[in-house]
Amino acid sequence: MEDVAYLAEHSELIRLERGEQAFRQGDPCDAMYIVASGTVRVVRLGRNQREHVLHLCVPGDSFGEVAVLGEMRMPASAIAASPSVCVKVPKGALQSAIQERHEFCRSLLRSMAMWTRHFVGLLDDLVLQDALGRIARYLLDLPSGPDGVVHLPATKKDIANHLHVSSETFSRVLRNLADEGQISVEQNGIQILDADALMQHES
Amino acid sequence: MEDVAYLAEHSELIRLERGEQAFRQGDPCDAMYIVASGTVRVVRLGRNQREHVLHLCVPGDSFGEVAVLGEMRMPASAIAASPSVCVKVPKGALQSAIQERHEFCRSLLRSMAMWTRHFVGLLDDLVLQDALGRIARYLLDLPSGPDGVVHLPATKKDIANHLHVSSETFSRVLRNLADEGQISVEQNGIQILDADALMQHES
DNA sequence: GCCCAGCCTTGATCTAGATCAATGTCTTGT
DNA sequence: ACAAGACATTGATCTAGATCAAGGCTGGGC
Repeated sequence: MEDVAYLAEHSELIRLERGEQAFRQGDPCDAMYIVASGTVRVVRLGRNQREHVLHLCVPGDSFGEVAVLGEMRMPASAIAASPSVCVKVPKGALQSAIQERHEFCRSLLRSMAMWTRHFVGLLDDLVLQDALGRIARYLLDLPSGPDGVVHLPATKKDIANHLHVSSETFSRVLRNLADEGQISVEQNGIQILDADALMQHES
Repeated sequence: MEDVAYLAEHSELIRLERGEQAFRQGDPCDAMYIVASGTVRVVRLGRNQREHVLHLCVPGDSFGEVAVLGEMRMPASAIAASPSVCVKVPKGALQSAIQERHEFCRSLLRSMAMWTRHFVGLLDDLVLQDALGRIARYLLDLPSGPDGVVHLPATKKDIANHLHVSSETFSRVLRNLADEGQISVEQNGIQILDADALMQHES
């Protein structure tokens, strides 16, 4: 935890308006970021102007660390999906923390392993599951409020893209689930009515 | 490099027959492996008996390290696709190398970042590219012999699965590419005749 | 307030690629 | 050498989900 104090000392807070970019795919990397409030879309763009939302970062999530640790250019762009505040930890501070503090280095190693694990999860979600399965899983994994209402961290469009379904399909699937009484779509989120039934759709 | 010597001292060689498993998905992890010869399929299985080849490991590639570093159960199974020899580095040896040697720890951190990067590549291959694009990219990325002939590291079936296309589609795409004179399918590999044209299919 | 642009929903159509089927061709074990 | 099974190729069909199209809804700027 003294690691955190050290890093905090060398970090700064940045504020992003909706649509503003922390960095662009291909930029040399100069820092990693931690979301303090708001939501940040981490987006990968292919040529032919298609794009894919790799991650929707909510408060507590970090992004850009892979590029810093791997000494590579930014592999994706980071765009605020809503007005956001982030902690910007400069590359130099992170690197010297790694260099100086063996314990910090080890804990990063562990968290990188979890990152890789996470991507493997996304990967076989894409490969082994259909649209309904991915959506059901996503809803179940979302942190839910005390009343069982989950709050969607971004527009349905972005979430659909992240799950690799068109927004039309996303809309239709939610409709069907609602018709079957497994969820109910409220104005500010989604109420999960039958988690067991939702789980049946997975895999 | 003295790190390597230390690890080698605590490692053993194992031999796998075709079809034999180094470990199964869900096993507690006890070691990481490095392929010395042969090919090892790292396979993720979903329920409903579908499976996905996450990685086809050729000599020099390692597998299982993510589980060791993350202190988790094996997230996939490892099955020899051909008779293989692997170096088995026990969990304990790896962990004490990490604990004792800060420099080793840092270099692992860098290589884990590359791993993550690799998976992001797979991910947007799946999402942003069609079957032809993925296959073209795969062929171009394969290490080619001096004569420009690339050797396929496993059966077409396994490669097709890894690229997330059916083996039928894989077959048809190769056929089309051959008909257009961009590749030629030899008995022991594929001759790339027009790399530029192949690149056009990407993204 | 009113307008505009971007979201969301619903319906109709289209298509890449899966699946099914049939046949041919290697391997591998006995 | 032979049989049995896996692998590979090719053609015919099917389908999940994309894309196209058309309104309705909403929130931010003037």
